[in-house]
Amino acid sequence: MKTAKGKDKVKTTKEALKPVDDRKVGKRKAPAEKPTKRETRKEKKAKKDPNKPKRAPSAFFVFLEDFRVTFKKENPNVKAVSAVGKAGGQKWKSMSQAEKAPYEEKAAKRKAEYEKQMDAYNKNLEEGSDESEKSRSEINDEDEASGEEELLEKEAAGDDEEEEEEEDDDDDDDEEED
DNA sequence: GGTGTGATTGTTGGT
DNA sequence: ACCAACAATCACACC
Repeated sequence: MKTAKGKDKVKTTKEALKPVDDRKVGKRKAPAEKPTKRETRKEKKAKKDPNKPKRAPSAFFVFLEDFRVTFKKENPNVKAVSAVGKAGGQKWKSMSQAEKAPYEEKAAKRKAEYEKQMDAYNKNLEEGSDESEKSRSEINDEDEASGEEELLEKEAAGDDEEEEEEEDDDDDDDEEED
């Protein structure tokens, strides 16, 4: 709920917006001409499926979530999302797969949940086709809430010996630079 | 007031 | 098999 907008306000002072040279936020884009190649996929979003689960964040996004905080910490002035995106993307490519591994793992778990939600979503559509969608919806909601498997936290106990020893050898290669 | 947009990459779903 | 759309984010610009 972003209802706490009362305090944020962020000082409408321009200084807050143009902290660095990243203030591209000012110029969104050419007013004319069609937007990006996807012509604002928002159009598709118009479908607004209430039950449609959002796509699971990829490893990059998982990393971004963490990167956002770090980035903002070091660059509290930079509020531009593009700045984080660029920096994040750059660093992402700079990271070795071994470093991305933990993010991918997390993303994999997220994906598992997504798949599960998708299953329920598909089922909903299929069952929803029927006229008993109403009662079905209620039952499904409860079932989904109670049928929450905690297999995802199987190793929440805290296994420390999971080091995978990467690039221990001289062979650090990682990914081809550039 | 509200919503779209900008930028990143990865992933998935649809055709 | 390929392509397109979408996932988060945040403040602003446009309507």
